[in-house]
Amino acid sequence: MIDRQHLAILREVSRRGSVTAAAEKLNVTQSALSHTIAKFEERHGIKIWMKTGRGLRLTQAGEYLLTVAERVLPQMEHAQRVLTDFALGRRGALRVGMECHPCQRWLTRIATPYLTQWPDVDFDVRTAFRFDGIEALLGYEIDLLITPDPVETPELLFTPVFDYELVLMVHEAHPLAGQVRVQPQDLLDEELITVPVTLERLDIYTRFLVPANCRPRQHRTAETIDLMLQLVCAGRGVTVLPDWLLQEDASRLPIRALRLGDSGIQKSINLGVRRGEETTSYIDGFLKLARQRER
Amino acid sequence: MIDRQHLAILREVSRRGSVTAAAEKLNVTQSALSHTIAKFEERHGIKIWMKTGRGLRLTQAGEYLLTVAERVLPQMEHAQRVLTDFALGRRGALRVGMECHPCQRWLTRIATPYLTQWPDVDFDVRTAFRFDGIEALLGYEIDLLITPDPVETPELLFTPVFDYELVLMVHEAHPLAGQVRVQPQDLLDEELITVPVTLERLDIYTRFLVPANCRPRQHRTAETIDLMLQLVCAGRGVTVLPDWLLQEDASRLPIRALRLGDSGIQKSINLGVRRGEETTSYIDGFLKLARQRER
DNA sequence: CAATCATTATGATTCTCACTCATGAGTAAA
DNA sequence: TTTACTCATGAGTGAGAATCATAATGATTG
Repeated sequence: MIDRQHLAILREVSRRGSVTAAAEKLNVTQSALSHTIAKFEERHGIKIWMKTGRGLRLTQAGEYLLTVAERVLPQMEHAQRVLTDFALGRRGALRVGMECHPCQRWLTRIATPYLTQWPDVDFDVRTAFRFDGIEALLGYEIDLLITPDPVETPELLFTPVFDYELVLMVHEAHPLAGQVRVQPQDLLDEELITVPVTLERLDIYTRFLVPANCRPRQHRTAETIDLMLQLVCAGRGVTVLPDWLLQEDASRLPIRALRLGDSGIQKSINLGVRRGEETTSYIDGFLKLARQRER
Repeated sequence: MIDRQHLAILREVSRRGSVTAAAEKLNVTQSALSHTIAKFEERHGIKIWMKTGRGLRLTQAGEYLLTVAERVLPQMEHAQRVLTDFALGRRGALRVGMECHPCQRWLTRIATPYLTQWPDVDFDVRTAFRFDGIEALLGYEIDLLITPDPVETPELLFTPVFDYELVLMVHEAHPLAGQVRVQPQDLLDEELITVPVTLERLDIYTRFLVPANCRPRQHRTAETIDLMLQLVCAGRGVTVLPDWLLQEDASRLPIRALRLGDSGIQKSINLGVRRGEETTSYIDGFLKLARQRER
């Protein structure tokens, strides 16, 4: 079998012009190289080089093998460097899973500096998983999960990055607009707009409506946050979103934010990683950036 | 260092889905593979795979290394096959040296079937050497020499392929045209055209003129046989060429061929190879073809 | 033309490291 | 549970790779 070693010897001998010099470079004795090639020749029934005078001359087979070496060795050496990058955590693929639809813009603000800081890291964002984000993280579909619903397990580690409150968004002309807070009963006659996930994953149900055994008059879904806000602006329903959305681009929209219940629904966005990987430098780098710009 | 072996293991494990199966295919124990990769991981400070359930999952580094394996291993395997071709003599480079200018056309007739018969052999023809053809053969500049002047040595082996006679070519209107043979003195007043080589390598000198201590009135050279014939046709001089040239394309030219001296200059074309290489199959193949079509 | 130098080849010896064996530990299937 | 199958791991062994010493051979030099 042709081995990396044989190719390396051949290339080095060709470069330095002698077995002795090549041996020195490769940190073995001249004898070792001589033996190695002699054995190779014997195994393959072919001459690689011949002694001519005090030097060597490559045979045709040797010349050929040299071209192979010149082509293949650089590939392996590059792989070697990439592997070192992996070892130092400089390189990898950070597949980010998003379970928090409104966080898209926040993520964008993190991603920009991250990409320049870790140029060799593949960065990928996914929002659709086979099951939920936790499963995706456990199943190595993703490497980092952005979620408002952390589930501490022995395998996963979550770190909160910022807190927020879920509020009811209504049009400023809406009957409820004058209130500071709403109760579950207030929604009985409303059309509720949410992102398209199962009801068990909607806090407005699990922590607000269901405990009070209330349901909205109607429930519809919208794909994007923008669409949801537009629908609310058009008076086509009410929705539940993080409070900070109004403090940003939506601040000039004709929308009012109302607290849900007496104390509001308090949440926090968490970043989840597999336990043990939080020290991987390019993952740690992301966590650090996320903690810096909390919102 | 990344070694062929590591890549092979990774690829086989990926193909068969388990270390155990891969080990069987690679003719080692499962333990060996496990140890090998463990050592590799330790050396590089990196995980290649992780145990999950009863199977394995490649890490990112492992996935990367797998792509390297899929790319590099086929190259080495191809090199392996080529090397086998070399060993079996199916492949090589046949660098043919020509010391016989008029043989060009003869060589072409050999080359055509040869190229189809030995598709993997590089075929190259050289006519210019640093010194002479023998030196080129000894110095591995060429692998086969076509020459009318063989020099038997312990290192070289010559086989004659066909005999011919060197004749004087004159225009049919030339004063000598009526004779059957010419003597050295007949050339004293002629312009002699030869190929551009040293006089010692021209039989017309060494075997005809010099022994009789004669010289032509003038001596000029021409690069190609065609040009030499054209010059003779134009009555611009006489030349010395193999007799069979007239039996071919030159047969309808206004040229007469005269014997040189009483018994003529008899020659034969020889193929020379380095002793020991005559059994190399692609060289032997050429010799066989050459002997078949003698002219 | 010796004498010296510089190169590769080769035989004998040493020793490393890759492999095997035996077994443990974890997981999935029965 | 039990069984079956997987990979991991520690200890021991042997093949083969490296070394050392030296021969052989060709170049260089005074």
